[in-house]
Amino acid sequence: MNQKVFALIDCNNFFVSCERVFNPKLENVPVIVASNNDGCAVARSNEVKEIGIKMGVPLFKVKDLLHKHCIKVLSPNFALYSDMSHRVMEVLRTITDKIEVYSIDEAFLSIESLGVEEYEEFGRMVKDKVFKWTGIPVSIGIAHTKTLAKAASELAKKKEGGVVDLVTKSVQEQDVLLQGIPVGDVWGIGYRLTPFYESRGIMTAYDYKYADLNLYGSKVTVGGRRTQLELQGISCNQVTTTHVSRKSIISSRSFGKPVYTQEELSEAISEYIGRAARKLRSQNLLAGYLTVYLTTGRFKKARDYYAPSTSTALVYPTSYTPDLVKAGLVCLEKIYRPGYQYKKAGVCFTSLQTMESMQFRIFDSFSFRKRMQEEKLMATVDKLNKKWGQGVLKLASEGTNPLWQMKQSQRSPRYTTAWKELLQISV
DNA sequence: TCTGGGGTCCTAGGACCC
DNA sequence: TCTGGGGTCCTAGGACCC
Repeated sequence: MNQKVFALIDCNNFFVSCERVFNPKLENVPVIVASNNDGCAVARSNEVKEIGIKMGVPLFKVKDLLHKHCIKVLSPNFALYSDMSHRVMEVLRTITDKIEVYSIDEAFLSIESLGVEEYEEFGRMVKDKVFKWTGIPVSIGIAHTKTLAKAASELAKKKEGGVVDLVTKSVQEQDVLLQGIPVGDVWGIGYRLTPFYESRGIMTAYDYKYADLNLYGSKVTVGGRRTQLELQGISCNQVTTTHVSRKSIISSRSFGKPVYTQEELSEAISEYIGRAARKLRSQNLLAGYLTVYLTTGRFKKARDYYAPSTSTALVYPTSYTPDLVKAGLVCLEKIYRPGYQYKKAGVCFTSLQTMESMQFRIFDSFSFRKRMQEEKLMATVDKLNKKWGQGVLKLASEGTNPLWQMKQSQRSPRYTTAWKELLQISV
């Protein structure tokens, strides 16, 4: 039987690389792309990694380093990253259609049927093509399982050439490499379980590969077992090329400043529902279930911490913003308590279904006609907003220019998705 | 003072039924 | 009022990913 071969293509410092494509001044200088509200570092250039600033670190904690090393901090520009991601994936599709887009900056290719003889050379070919066509540098790991391909791509980031092939390596050679990977860097082993394993002497991917997991009872889930098998070269995860429809749509934001009143929270919830409902409609989906949640922030003392949530089933599955907002505000009413400093709120749609599979519970012509009208109205609103800019048309409940809106002081232009922000070159 | 946002999957435990 | 075992369904919460 033909053994499987996976290639993981992983964009290097993706958000930073996207910014650099359009702003060469950012080359060779330390660059951070921050999270929303300019809160944490979510992407770092190699220069920043060398300085020792970790992924996800809150920027206020490294203020001195930012200053000392003249680190350029950018607010995130997701419209740009998402568009660049599509371009990278399109290049990969010219190589094979057996591709699984795993995240905004990663894709698995299933390549055993491509007739590749030299995997490392193949990897370099892919890497060069992506760079030439998009300007984005990538690292590539090639192996018999997804978990090993992930590990290989991690190794590739630090290696000259940016490609690591484990397929042509012996088990002994693989084990040597696995000894160099901390257990917490293994795909599927997160920050919660890392201390648990380390305290039991399992320090590296190699240790985990040969550990007796039966010793740890229910701490080890089926996922943990699969991870071990995959490290041993037994493939448990396939490349899923078919598009699986998503199961939830979330919209949430931290506030630019603490929020106290129900009125402000109502505006925020209304806006988030509006955003999530647009997402629903753009994918031809209806929501059957709605959850609203609030939080004062995880770093509050127990007495000041309050993080309620509540859900409600919609009368019928819908993507009609006014009905969703109505239901959302009822939820908010239930969980709001005065006296807390709210830092974040969010909404989540679940029980998603397609328009086509929608069963009309009420068959009378009135409700059918009403639904058609709602759909038409929403389509018109979406069209106008798309044409004239998001927010031209919105519900009164969303408020105007609210104070709670997040900070985004350093966002770059949306070079590829907004005509007004096209890159300009002076000669 | 200042700590992101959007997802998935798994498990334990409660409610309910026979 | 007390009693057992087995099954399903649902939800909350944990853990993980990027």
